[in-house]
Amino acid sequence: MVRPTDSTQPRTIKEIAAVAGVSKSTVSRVLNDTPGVSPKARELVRSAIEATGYQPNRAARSLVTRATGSIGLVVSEAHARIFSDPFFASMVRGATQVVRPLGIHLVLMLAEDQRARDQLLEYLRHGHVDGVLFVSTHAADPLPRILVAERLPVVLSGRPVSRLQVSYVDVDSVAGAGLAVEHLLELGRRRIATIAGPQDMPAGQDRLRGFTEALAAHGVRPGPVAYGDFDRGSGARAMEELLASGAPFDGLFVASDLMALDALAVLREHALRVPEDVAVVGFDDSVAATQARPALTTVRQPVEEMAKALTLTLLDRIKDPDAPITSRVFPPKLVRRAST
Amino acid sequence: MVRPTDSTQPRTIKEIAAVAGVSKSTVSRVLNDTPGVSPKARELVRSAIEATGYQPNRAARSLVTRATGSIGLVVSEAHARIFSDPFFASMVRGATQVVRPLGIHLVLMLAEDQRARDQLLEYLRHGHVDGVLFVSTHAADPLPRILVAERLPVVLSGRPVSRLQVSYVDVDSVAGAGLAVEHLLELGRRRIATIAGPQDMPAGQDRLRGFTEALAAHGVRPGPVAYGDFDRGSGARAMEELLASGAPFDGLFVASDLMALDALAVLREHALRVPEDVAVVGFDDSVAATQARPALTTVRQPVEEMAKALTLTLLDRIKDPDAPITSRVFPPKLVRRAST
DNA sequence: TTGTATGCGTTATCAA
DNA sequence: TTGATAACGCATACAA
Repeated sequence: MVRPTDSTQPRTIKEIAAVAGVSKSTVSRVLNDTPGVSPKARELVRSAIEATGYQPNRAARSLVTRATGSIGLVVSEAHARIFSDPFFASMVRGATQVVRPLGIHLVLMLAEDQRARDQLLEYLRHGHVDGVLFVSTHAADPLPRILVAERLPVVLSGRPVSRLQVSYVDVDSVAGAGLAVEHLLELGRRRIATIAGPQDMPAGQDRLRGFTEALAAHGVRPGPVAYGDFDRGSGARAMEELLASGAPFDGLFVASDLMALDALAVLREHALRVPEDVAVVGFDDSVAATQARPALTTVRQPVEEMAKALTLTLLDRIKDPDAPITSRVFPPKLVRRAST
Repeated sequence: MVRPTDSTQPRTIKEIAAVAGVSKSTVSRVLNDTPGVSPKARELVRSAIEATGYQPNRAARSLVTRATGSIGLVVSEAHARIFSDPFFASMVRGATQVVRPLGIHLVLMLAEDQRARDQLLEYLRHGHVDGVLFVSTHAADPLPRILVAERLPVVLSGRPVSRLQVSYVDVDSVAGAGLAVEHLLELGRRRIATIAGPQDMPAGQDRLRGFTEALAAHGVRPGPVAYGDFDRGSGARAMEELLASGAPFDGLFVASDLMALDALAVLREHALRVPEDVAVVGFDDSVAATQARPALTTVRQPVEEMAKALTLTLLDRIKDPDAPITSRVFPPKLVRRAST
C-alpha cells in the first residue's frame, strides 16, 4: 500500500516528466492537448499524472498565458434582493457545474452601489478575471457596456435593454405568459387580471405583452392590470390595488413569483380562496420559494440549464474573443400547483 | 491632458522602477512594506505607482510566494436553502467589504452533495485558495475538520458541534431567545409557546435553552414546544402541531424567521390575529425577509459585522497559521414590528 | 515527434 | 539602504 499523494504539495511538470521518462515540454503538450504528441508518449504522461495526482500550478500557467483561470460572477444588484431570490441559487449552481471540472475559479463580485461599482470596474480592468458573467436582471446597469467596450469577454443573463454587442441567455417571457393565460382559460376563467412587472425591464415588458397577446389570440378581453417591481412587497401593493379597483376577476397572472406570494397572502387576508375564487399563476423566477409550499401554479424557467449555457458561452468567448454574438432563449414550462 | 492609463495593461515592476529611478528590488520592497527603505525612495516609488496606476501581477507574485491571493467561501448546504436565506447575503456583503480593498478574491464554492464535497476537498487540497470561510450552519459537515487536519486555515460562522481547533464567530442565541421572551412578557403574555430548531444544531439547542432559562428566570412556566428544522415549510408543520395540541398560548417565540413566516401564515389561516391573539417573535437569520413586510418582531443578528470579523480572523490566520484560536459571540438586538 | 532554451513578473538572497 | 541575480512552474519558439 502506497500513499498516492505526499503531504507535500509541490509536484511539478518536471517531476511528471521524470516519472514518464519524457521532457517537460512533452508533458506540457499533453496537458494542453497540443496535437504533435505520439500516442505512446501521451499515454505515458497520462498515467504519470494519474499516479501522482498532479495538478498544474495555476500561477505559473497564468504568468505565461496571461490568463487568470478565473471568471467573475457579477451581481450588480442589492444583495438583499439577489439572495432572497433563489433564482440566483440556480444560476450559481449551473455556473459552478460547468466551471469546477475545468478548474476555473468562480469569483464572486458584488456591486450594490455606485462606489462598489467603480471599485469593481477598476478591478476588472486590471485583468483579474478572464471574463464576466452578469447575473443581473436590472438592465440599466452600465457595467456590461463599459466592459464590452474594453474588450473584456462578457455575457448576460437576460436580454439587455439597448443594443449591445453581447451574448445572452434568456427565458421566453412572452411564451411563458402565454402558457399562464392558456392555463387560466382552460380552467374556464374569462376575467383575467395581471400583476405586471416594471415596464423599463425587458422581462416586465415581455410578460405583459405575452399576457395581452395570448388573451387577444383567444378573443378574451384582458382584466385589470396593476404594476409591481418584481420584488416582494410590491406584489402586495399591486394586489391591494387590483382589489380596490373594483374590477372583477376570477383569474390572475403574476409576473414574478415573489409578487405572487404576496398576492396569495393578500387574497387570503381578504378572505378570497385560491383557486376557487381566483386562480393564480405566477412567473417563476425562484424555484425554491414555490417548492416550499407548492400552493401556486407557476411558469418555470430552466434557470440551471440557462446558467450552464451562459457559462459555456462565456468560456467560448474567452477562447475566441471574436466569436459571433449569440442569444439563446429558453422555453419555460408550466408547473401545476400540488393538488393539496 | 494625458491618458493616465494606456489601453495596454502590462505595467510591470520594472517599469515603475524606471519611472521612480530605483531598482526593481526597491519597488518590490515598497510594495510589500519591507522595513529597510529610505523615506525618499519610498515616496518616489509611491508616486510612480500612483501616476501609472500600476497593480502588481497576481500570478507572478503567487508563483514565488506560494500564496494564491484567493480565499474560498464554502457553502456546504443545499443551494435552495442558502439562497433563499438572506443571511447569506449579509455574510457575502461583509466578507466582500473586507476582501475587496485588499485585492483578494472571494471564490465561491458550493458543496451541495457528497460528490460535490469530494471534488471540493480535492480542489482545496491542491492549494487553490489560501484559506476557507465556512458559511454553513449545518455543523455535521466533515469538511472543516478535514481541512483543519490538513493545516489549511479555516474559520467558521456558527459554533462547531464538537471540539474543533478552529476560530468562529457566532450570535449569542441564548441571549437572543432571552430578549424574545422578555419582550413577550413585557407585552403581558404568560403562556408562551415556541417553535424550536433542530436539537442537533448548536443554534437550535441554544435558542431553546435561552427560551427555557429566560422563562424560568421570570418564574413563568413554558408553554407548548414544537420542533422544526429552521427551513421554510417546517415552521408550518410545527405551527399546525402547536395548534392541534390544544395547549393554549398567547405568545410565541420562533427560532428562525423563515419558520416564523410560516407560523404567521398558518395563524392567519386559522383566523388567529397577530399580535392580538398571539404575539410572535422570530429569531432573525434573514434580514430581508422581514424587511419586506415588517409584520414581525424579531431578534436580529448583526450578520454583516459578524462576516467582517470572520473574514479578518481568516486573514490573520493565513498570515500566522499558529495564531491562537478565537471565538467571537455577537449580541443580537430586538427589532420591534412596525406599528402598522 | 521530441527536447532545449528562454521568458513571463515577482520575491528573496546575497553583495555591495 | 540599495541593486544584481536567482528562483518560482509553466508554455512556447526553435532546434534537432
